Amino acid sequence: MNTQELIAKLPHKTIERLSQYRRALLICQEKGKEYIFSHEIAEIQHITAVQVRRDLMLVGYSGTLRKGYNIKELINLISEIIDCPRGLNVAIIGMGNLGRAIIKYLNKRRPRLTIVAGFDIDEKKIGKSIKGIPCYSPDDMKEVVKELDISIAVVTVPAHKTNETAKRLVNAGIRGILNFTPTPMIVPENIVLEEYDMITSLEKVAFYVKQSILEEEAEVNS
Amino acid sequence: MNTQELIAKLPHKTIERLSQYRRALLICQEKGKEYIFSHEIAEIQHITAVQVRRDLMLVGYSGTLRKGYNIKELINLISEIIDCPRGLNVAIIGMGNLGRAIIKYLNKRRPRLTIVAGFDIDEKKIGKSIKGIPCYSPDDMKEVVKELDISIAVVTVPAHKTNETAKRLVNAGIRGILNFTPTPMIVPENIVLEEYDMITSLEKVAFYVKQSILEEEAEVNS
DNA sequence: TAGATTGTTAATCGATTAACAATC
DNA sequence: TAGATTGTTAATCGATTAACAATC
Repeated sequence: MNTQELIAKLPHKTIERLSQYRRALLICQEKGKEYIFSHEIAEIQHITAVQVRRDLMLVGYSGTLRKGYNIKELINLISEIIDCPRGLNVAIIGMGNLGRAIIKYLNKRRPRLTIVAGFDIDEKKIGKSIKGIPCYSPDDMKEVVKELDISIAVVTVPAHKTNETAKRLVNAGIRGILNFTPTPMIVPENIVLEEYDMITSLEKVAFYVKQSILEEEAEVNS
Repeated sequence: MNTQELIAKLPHKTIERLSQYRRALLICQEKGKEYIFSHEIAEIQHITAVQVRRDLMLVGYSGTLRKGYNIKELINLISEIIDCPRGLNVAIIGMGNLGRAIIKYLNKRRPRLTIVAGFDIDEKKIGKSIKGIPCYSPDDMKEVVKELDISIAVVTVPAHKTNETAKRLVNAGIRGILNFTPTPMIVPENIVLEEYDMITSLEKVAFYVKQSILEEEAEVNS
């Protein structure tokens, strides 16, 4: 089995964790660390050392007994797996607070993912540069996407505009979408779609907080 | 088995979906719809009808054959499961773009989750009201949390401040944290913690986009 | 009635963890 | 050497899906 076949078979969860490992490793590297043990990575990520080792086994990386994993090598390997060698260009759809937060958040951090354009219906924003990113009208989406070779869109428009935006993006030839709106998107199945829903996350926290309050009350009463 | 025991046993994924079902149902209700079929809910959420029915089975709700589920009843039941009857108060830690986006995003939508305070180290923000939310100094966190009965914190501070913030929050007696920073948090295990990491999500999309590009190229070559 | 739908069990799939051999 | 660590298989756990009975 060649490398690409191996990569194609990686579990979804392993992909997520590889991205997280890399970030942790980059921080360790900055601190001048050269080697890291599986249990150290595990501790940072709140998972078990076995899981780290299993993930690394799946990507075919071997550590050194008693020394652990070479941080630099591992970063390079993960980058080879996750990143596109040429890099990929990203557009932000909706340049409100959230869109701007994402630009700020992301821009220096990921050399292989470059935000090259923003889109907004606000006439005051169109034609200007916001946090260093040129802002275009959604009417020009098809041309801009082609021109700037954009393959990923991060959508932060208001909820009721979600599927109108989806249609435009698909029509413009985008390949992957990260949807921050609370409305689930409808796209053809060849489009990579990730729903990223903060309301659900917050409600989940609220639910478990409620449970912990109830448990506490039950204990007091017993 | 009483209701509370039943609720405590719900799978994590079911909790997430219940939150999503409720949002979809609220929209349907606004449109004047009274009943909904499992396959309709499924379509909105990109899941199967069986899964919807199974989730509803787990929460003990029965629909009507050939009519489907009563939207209003179902919304009420989900709310009973997820929400705290008294509601819960939320604080935003870090009033930058992301913090403000979350305030705007959330504030009217969730009657049982109320953002009552923001915290920021910026002297210019402290003492002012931002998007209707009063902003405090992190130094006053303990008092404010107690005073305003805040049980959940949404953290949007810079990455290197994550664990300093975590310590303050735990010390202030917060019960649940939604962490938007890319650094995994360290908290005692009685604290409800949800990591919400946009870089991982974006890198995941990028990975699968890369895979779809590679597949396409392989097809062309064959 | 036939067809559409709900409700539920059993089977399958995917992810995590336990157990342990290998070895520096 | 003993102990710590990696690497891997098998077992377990949790979530989804297939199959189908019930019924309007």
